[in-house]
Amino acid sequence: MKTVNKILRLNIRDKNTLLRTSFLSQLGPTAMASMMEIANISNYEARDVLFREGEPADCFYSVLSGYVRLYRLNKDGREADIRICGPGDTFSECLLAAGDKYLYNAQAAESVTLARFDLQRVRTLAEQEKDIAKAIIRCLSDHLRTTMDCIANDRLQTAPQRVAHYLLTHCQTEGGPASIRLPFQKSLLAGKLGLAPEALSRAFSSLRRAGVTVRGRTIQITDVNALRQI
Amino acid sequence: MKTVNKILRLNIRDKNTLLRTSFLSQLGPTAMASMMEIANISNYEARDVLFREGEPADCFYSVLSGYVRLYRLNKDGREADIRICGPGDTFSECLLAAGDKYLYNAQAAESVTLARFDLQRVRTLAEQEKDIAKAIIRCLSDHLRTTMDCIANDRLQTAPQRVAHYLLTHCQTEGGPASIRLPFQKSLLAGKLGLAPEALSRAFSSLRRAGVTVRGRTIQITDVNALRQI
DNA sequence: CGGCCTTTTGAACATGTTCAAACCCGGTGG
DNA sequence: CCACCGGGTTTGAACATGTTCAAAAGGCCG
Repeated sequence: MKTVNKILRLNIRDKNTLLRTSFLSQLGPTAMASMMEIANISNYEARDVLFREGEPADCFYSVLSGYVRLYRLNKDGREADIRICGPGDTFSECLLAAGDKYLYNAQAAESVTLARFDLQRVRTLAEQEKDIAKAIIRCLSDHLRTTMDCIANDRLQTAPQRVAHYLLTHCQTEGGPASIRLPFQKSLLAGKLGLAPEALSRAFSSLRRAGVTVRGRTIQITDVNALRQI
Repeated sequence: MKTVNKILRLNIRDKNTLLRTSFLSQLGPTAMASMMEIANISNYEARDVLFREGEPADCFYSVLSGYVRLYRLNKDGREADIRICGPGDTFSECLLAAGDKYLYNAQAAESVTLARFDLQRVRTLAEQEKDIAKAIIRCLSDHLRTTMDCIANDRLQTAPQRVAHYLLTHCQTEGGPASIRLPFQKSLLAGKLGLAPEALSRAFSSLRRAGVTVRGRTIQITDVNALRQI
């Protein structure tokens, strides 16, 4: 079986996940096939560094499973997360337009499976397939939006508000009670929200009065509408 | 002459400025002509609001002269700048991929001249002219980079460091002494850096020991290399 | 049950915000 | 040319918010 996987370079599960990726899901059948063709699957263990800021860049990535942390360092060595990428997310796609060096560090937050796409080959494909250029535009656009949202949130919201906002955008319920299971460690959520882990913890405890109960990764919300008032 | 301008919809100066815009400068001659064709020039006075978050969106913009402030409000009415756009900058271009509502408020920080492009017409053009799709990708990409840089800077740097960084990226000198003239009010710079005006002021005064002298909009730097150490 | 990593809590500290008052620069009009 | 105004800027003091470091507690997996 290993041989077959190697020849196809994708197993069935990876292939299906890849189809649902924010990038590939937008493509028509031929463009999709071309992209599948050049996809390389790779696995990393928790804490593995995928690449570092400034290293020569040859690929962009889509996450199939697990979470990846994109971060920068200041000159004292302190780290700050720029983005947390989960299943379906694409990163480093902004190198498609120009640039041959990675713009940040990337580290597996847990064990992850990724699809890698050679930048040069995708650039060529984008010339041929209008679909692919469109998908790139769409992807960059979505990414830009969320990044601008992030700046606005960082600058406008306090820690409890950011946490409340996160919870509200991650529970499907419209009103009334809800329950959420965090898909990753709290320390990762803290980084995503631009907080130290201690600050996240304190934010959670300050939300207790708003009906938020935390037990491990499980979070109970008494009343979603009440949380909106924060 | 006014009649001629109206027919052309662009005067010579506007046209030349437009040519140098981050967006149009990348285009080949035919694509450039198509974009020129659909450009609409408009002027705004200081503090005029161009549009508000959530309003129906029909255009994206390029700044020809002056500065535009893009910002969000929190529910208490406090404002936070997301981006400051100057001559050559393009904004709201992320609506090209999808979306029919503006994502933030836009206000003229001083008297400005803008080129407006109808989203729907540009979408159509992008289908036909590969150049335009490429320019969109390039533009989104650059924009995404600077936005991610902004997050990293917000999260990693203190106020004096942000100011030092701004100064260093805006003086052409490699080392030794330099002089900079701010292109806009300090309060605008404060917003751009994610600070209250008072915090900017204090940051400047804390940089005095690093050889930074401020007089009105003019800033003298004794030694650029020394500033890099901050 | 035990051990380890994650999370929480506490206390001291650093950094920015807010509000109010003083100041300064740039333009206006005498 | 100079005095004067007025918005933008600076300064001060009190405050709010997060960070940092250290130690205790908790949850998860064998």
